[in-house]
Amino acid sequence: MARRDIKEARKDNIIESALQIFAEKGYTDATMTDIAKKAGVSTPVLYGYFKTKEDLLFTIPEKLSEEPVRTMDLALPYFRRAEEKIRMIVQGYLSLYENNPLYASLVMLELKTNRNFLKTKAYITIQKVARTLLESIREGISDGTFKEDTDALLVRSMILGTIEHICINKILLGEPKNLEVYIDPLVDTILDGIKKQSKQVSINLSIHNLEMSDNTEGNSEKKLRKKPLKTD
Amino acid sequence: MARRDIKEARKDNIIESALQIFAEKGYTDATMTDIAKKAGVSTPVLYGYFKTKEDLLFTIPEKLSEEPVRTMDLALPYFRRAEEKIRMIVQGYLSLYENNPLYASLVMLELKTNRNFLKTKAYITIQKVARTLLESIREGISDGTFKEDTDALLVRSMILGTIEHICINKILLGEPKNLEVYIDPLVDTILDGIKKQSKQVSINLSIHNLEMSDNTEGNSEKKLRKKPLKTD
Amino acid sequence: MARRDIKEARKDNIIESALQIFAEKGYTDATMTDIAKKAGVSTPVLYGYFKTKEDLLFTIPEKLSEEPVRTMDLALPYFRRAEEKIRMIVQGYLSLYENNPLYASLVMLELKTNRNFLKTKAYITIQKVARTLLESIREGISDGTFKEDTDALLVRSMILGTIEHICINKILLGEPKNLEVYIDPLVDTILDGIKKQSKQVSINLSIHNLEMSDNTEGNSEKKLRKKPLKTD
Amino acid sequence: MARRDIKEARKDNIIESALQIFAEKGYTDATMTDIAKKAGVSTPVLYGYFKTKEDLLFTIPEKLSEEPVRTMDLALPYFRRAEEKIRMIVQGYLSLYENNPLYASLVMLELKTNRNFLKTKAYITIQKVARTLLESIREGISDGTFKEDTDALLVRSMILGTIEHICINKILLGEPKNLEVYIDPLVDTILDGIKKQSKQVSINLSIHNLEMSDNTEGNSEKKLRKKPLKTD
DNA sequence: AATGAATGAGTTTTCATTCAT
DNA sequence: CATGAATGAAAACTCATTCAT
Repeated sequence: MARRDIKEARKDNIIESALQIFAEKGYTDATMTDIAKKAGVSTPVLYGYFKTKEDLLFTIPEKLSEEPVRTMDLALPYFRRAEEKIRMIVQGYLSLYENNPLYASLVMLELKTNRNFLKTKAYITIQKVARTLLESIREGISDGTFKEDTDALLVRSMILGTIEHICINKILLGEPKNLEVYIDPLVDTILDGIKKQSKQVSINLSIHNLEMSDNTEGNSEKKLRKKPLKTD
Repeated sequence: MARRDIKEARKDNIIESALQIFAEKGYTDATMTDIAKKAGVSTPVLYGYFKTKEDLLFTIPEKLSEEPVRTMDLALPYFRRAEEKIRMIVQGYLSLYENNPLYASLVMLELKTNRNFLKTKAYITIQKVARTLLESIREGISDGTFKEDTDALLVRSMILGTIEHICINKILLGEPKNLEVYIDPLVDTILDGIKKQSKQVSINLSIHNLEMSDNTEGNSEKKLRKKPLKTD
Repeated sequence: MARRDIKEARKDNIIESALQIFAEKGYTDATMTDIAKKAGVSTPVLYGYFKTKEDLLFTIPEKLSEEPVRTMDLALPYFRRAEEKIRMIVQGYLSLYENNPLYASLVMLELKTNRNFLKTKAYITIQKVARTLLESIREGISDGTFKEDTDALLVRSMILGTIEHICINKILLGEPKNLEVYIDPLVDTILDGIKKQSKQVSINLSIHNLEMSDNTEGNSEKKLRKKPLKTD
Repeated sequence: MARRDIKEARKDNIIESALQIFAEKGYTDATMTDIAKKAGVSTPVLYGYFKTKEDLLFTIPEKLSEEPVRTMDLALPYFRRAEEKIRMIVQGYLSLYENNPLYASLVMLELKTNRNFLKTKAYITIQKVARTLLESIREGISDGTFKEDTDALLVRSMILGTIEHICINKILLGEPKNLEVYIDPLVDTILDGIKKQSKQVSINLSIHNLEMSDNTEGNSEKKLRKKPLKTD
């Protein structure tokens, strides 16, 4: 038992070290020796835990995505409406990347563009969230929240693409500093574009109750105005 | 004249070969010898035209983006309204990537994530379009087309992020087959989310003429429905 | 202990092999593979011990000069008179080069003319002896042994220049066969040129006792006559 | 005739350019293209005049030593006494190196240590002076000026070795600034070491004419004291 | 079980030298 | 004849991966 735990701890340590090195130097420029040094072990030890350098690379998201994905899975049932689910998933992504900048770096710069990553167990895990997102969008269409001619796949691409684009900007250009302020503006804008009655309603409501409807969206956008994407 | 032309032709040939090899194997796995072979020259010839392997890599977008960017620059003044400009730029991107899949591959998989690319002449050229896009969005805000609390940078990230996400899906997963069908759905959805009166108008109209207003947007979405994003 | 010794032994082996190869082919024409082969190891092993080819080159004198310089340092205090010290140093140089023809070759043909060698740890070590030589000459001037208008730096250049010239002749032309026979003639001739009273005394004496004074120097020169510099 | 002259001029131009490049970068690091550029011709032109890079290297001393050697040959008969000849030759060397620092650099750093240089026509030319120097020394021995047990070859090594040592110091360490001030101190010191009666004579003379005799040597040494070899 | 040490395999890059124009 | 262009040959250096201890 202790034996098993020690091994597990050491593996985690290696994974953490690898994450740091990969994020810092990039997969290609990072060496196994770099990682071993950072982990405080000898290089051959790495091969006791991972078949190859690439195997080590792919184990990082497997490990790190496990818990967030599980959390999301557990939380999701508590959200009923499609919009809430979508917002919750966006929040999940952006919080994760915000709180794990090294992991964000790895995902955006190394994994997203790696053909072999697609065959990976980690990819499948991560894909589950993307599938849930897709299903949520489709739910919204089915239940009449979103326009029936909405292209769910396109909408998902919009959501994920925007998240990724903002993240890469943060990583490579340093802007925006904070990711989570984008949760609402992002979701609001996209959903506004596909919601059946949101606008109509808000408009109709707004005639009589402009404050409230404006507040709903205005809040998030005010937050945003304070920290806009300065990157150019 | 012939001398200059021949050199230029050979350089183009090398660039084309490099594009193919880089797109096929990725920058890291591609070797200068691979490229030389494909170009039908000896390896040292490459160094007569390009300082380093990375220089060769970065020359590809410099070369290939020049003409599309110029074209866009020339065409843009003919579009007056912000929405038209934005649509035009999106079309420019998607057509370029559609018609140059290898180039799309290079941009999405190798350049977008390359820190050194940011210091590149080609990056600046490409950035010009992104800046124009941003300005167009801001114009739309200024002239009252878009809601005044729109975050222009976020909207740009949405547009570019979506384009990139779709492109990467096409490259890595083979779906969607066609990029250009997304021009309208993409623009429509995003603009719908930020337009001030579009919906209201369509609502007003829709009361009396629901068909028509629906048709306006519906058309593009019908196109889309025929070729939805199957990727999952 | 054994581990450390083995490493040290292997390093020495590489240094020895490098010395042989460098002396035989010259630094430029020698390849790391040549050296590795001679040492019976693979080429990358060299890089485990030495950062670069030049680093390996410069480590040779560092290693080989250490002991002779230390020996000289230890022996020097036993010599009181400037002349004795000078003679001792000359003997040190010539014996070293005599007994280590490969090292002599390296020093004379590769290191002496290498600008980077001047920034080297080994150079500083070696320089210590040259400085001691200079100090000895100055001592001789101070204590009245040598003429007070003697240019100590010139004298040192004469001593070292002569040693080097003779060594290069031996290396490139094969003559003289033996270096150590030059210790006395060299020192005697130069010191004769700068000694204050030796000659005057000998002159005064020589008027009455020419034989003796001649004998004094004649002895050493007789040694020399038996093995003169045939090189031409 | 003009044709011939033009070719000759171009050859000289190339040689001059090669000298500059070789002196600046060293033989190994210099490229034929460097030289061609400096000479304002295309690289293949070099091969019209010189078989190989090494051939070009060896042609430089052939060209540049020709005139000084001839001059020396012409001047030498005017000097009768061995000492005068020797002094004249030393002066020839030091003046040449003083006035042609690039050539000095080439000789000291590239040629002196090049095994192939020994088989060269230029080497033979240069060697003539060394032989004359040797003969002069022997003359001095024969005519009783120098002690009969003087090792002429050693003395020559002393003279040439000192010259070379001082030159290398100047080239690599920047000191001494001026070479020609060493002509007299060098010759005087060495000859003092081998002259039979030099000291006696100078002493005898000094009794009656101290000024003059002192001046002879003193001047040069005073000069020297003002600009001593600072290099250490 | 862990590691110091070694290496096979490969890559970018350089340059003297030679053609074809 | 001059040259722009090309290349064969090589060489330093790297690193993921594996043994022998």
